[in-house]
Amino acid sequence: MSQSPRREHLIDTAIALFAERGYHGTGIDTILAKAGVSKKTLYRHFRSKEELILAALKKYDGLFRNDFMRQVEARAATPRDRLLAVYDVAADWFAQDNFFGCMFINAVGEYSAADTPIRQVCKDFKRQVRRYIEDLCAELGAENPAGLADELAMLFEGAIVTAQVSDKREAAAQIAKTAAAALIDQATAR
Amino acid sequence: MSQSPRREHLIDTAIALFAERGYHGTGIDTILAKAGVSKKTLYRHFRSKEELILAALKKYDGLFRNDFMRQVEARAATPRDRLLAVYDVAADWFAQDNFFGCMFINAVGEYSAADTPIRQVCKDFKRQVRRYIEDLCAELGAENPAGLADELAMLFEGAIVTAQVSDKREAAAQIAKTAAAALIDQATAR
DNA sequence: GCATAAGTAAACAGTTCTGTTTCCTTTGTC
DNA sequence: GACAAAGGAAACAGAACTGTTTACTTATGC
Repeated sequence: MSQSPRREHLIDTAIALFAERGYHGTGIDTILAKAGVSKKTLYRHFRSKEELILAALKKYDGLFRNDFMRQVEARAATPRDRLLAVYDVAADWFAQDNFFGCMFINAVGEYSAADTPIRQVCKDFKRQVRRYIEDLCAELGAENPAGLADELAMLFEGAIVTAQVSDKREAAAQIAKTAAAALIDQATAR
Repeated sequence: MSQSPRREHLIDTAIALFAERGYHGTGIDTILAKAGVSKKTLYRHFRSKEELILAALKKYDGLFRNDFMRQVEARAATPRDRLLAVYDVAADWFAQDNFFGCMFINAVGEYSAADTPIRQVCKDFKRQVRRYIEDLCAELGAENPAGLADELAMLFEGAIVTAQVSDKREAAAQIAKTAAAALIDQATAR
């Protein structure tokens, strides 16, 4: 019942290459060479490059969010501490040498046409991340969980982009964390 | 002494197309067709596509920052009001139908190799934007202007990305403005 | 007005890209 | 062990890409 192992390996390879070189910047042949898989196999599992991109984004969506939430929950127990831990986990992410920004942000940068499947997956990912933050804000007992979540999610996006473009990546996560703490305090003051 | 008008027109056309379709996604021929310029002319003014990309980013850097600062200063007079006006000007920007996110963020998404000319231009742009915000924070008399500027600039980046990926673009600027007001208040409380 | 620079249009070269097809080999299953 | 599905390697097609070249035309400056 599990997916074909070659198919998964192809997707994993595609994720790594798309993240590093972009989507238009990564050719099918490059993926095949790195994966050690023949072109025939690729086109048995995917109808087109775009389908592979979609499969890569969808798989990464699940992997990333699951891993991220796991780490947040392992680091802190209370809602407030977990909201702050989000930025500590982000700091670890930014510090990885294979950090090239957010795959979904990078994807919408290359595919601007509205309502395409690729943009939909990106939008869903961002919505789910924001939703996770909102749930924590609700547990926290914030007066306006949705409003606080909007702000904290926006800081998260800003931290990703800042880490991607600047050289001091650690600083980006710390700045976001400091700002987040201030916003959380303000939103929970009675 | 002014630059060749054809050269400028070529750059302007390239800016529009790179913003909408991305850098790898925009072919030389597409730019030439839209600009109504022959290939020979392009290669007289630019040695390669990458040089055209660099020229486009550098020109847009100047145009955007000049226009942005002008609008902020036209909207508000005090440092505090101007810091908040940044997000109102951003709201107008997001509302344009030719808004496709930030050209520089999109560029670093496609060109990940460190210390390349393209990334350098993007980094410089972001540094200058942050610097403008820091100057306003200093005028404001914030206790830690650099720290506040880091946070406000990060909210700005987050708003851009959120407006780019989500459908409700106006909301993105408003969220950032609300958060910015809270951070400014906290940074100026004595 | 004449030389020079700059422009167009189009062919061309060479590469790279997505996707297909052919031929042969491996692998797994009954 | 036979047979069917899957995979590998490589050629191939057709398009798109960057960049060059040729032949001819238009401006422009002295």
